[in-house]
Amino acid sequence: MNLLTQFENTLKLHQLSVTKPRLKVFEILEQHGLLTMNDLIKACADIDRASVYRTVESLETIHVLHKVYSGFKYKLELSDPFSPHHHHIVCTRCKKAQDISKDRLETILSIIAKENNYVLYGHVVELTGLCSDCREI
Amino acid sequence: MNLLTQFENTLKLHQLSVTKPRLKVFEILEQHGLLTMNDLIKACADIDRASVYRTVESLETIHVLHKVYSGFKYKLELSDPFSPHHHHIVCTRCKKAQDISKDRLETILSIIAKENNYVLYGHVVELTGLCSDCREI
DNA sequence: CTAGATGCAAAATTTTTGCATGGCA
DNA sequence: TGCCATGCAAAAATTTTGCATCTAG
Repeated sequence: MNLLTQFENTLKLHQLSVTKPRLKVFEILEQHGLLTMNDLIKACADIDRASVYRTVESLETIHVLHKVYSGFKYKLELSDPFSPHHHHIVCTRCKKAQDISKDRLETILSIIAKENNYVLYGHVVELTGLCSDCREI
Repeated sequence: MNLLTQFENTLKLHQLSVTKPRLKVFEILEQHGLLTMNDLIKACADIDRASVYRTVESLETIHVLHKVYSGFKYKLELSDPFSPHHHHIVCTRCKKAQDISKDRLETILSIIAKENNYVLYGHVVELTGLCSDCREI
C-alpha cells in the first residue's frame, strides 16, 4: 500500500474528509521533506493560507505531520510512518540539519515515557551544535 | 557564586553589557521557570517589547536561555547551568508539562553528537502523550 | 567619551477568525 | 442532501526594523 493511500485511510479513520488542500499539503511535504510554513504556503499555490494553517493543524492532531523547531522558526515534516525522519542535529553556524539515527534514542524515550506513566504520542529531539566543517573555520 | 553573578559573568565573557532589560529577563525566568514570550513581556512591565525580543535573542545565542516548543507555541526557560530543567513530557490533553530526568538521556545525546562529529551546544527533547490522569477519563 | 543597548513608533510577518459558499460522503 | 471544509477578507497577534537617545564600561 502506498503512502498516499495510507494517508487517505488515516484521514478516514479520523473521520476527516479527503480534500484538495489536505492532499496537496501531504504531497508537498512528501516531496520536500522539511519546509517552513511559508514555503509550504507558497508551494500550495492555489490553496488559501488559512486552509493551509487549518490543514496543518488537523494533520498534526492525527499525527500525520509535526513541527520541528530550530532557532526561532519551525519547519514541518511528515511523521512516522509517513516519513522515517524524526530527529535532527542542526549546525548553529551553517544551519544545515542532518538526521540522526533513531534506534537507541527511541528506546530511551519509550523507557522514560513508561517511567512517567505516559502513553507516548510524539517526540521531538533537536540537537544543536557545530558541525565538523564549521568547527574547522 | 550565585546564579545572578554567574549570569553577569557570562554576559561579560561574551562582551555584552549588563543592562536593566537583561537583568530583568533573567530574573523573571529565574522566578517563573517556563514562560511564553507574551507572559515574559507582560512580566517585564517597564521594558519595551522590542528589547525583550532582542534580549531573548542575545541570551539564546550565549546559551543562557532557550525555547521549548510544544504544539504551536514556544516557551522560554533558562538553560543549564542556570536551570536544571531541560526536558519535558507534555500531556496532549491537559497541557501539563513535567520535567523528565536527564541522566541517561543526555548520555545518549552526547554519544549521538560524537558519532555525528558535532560539538554539542544545546538540545531540546519534548515528549508528548497522555498523562496517567488523562488516560483514565 | 563612545560603542553598544534601549525605547518608541511603525512596518512587516505570521496566525486566527467569521461567514458565505462549495464539495465530499 | 447535510455537514464539514474551503476561500475570502479582515482582524489579531507576533516579530522585526529604523532611528534618536541613553548608558555601561
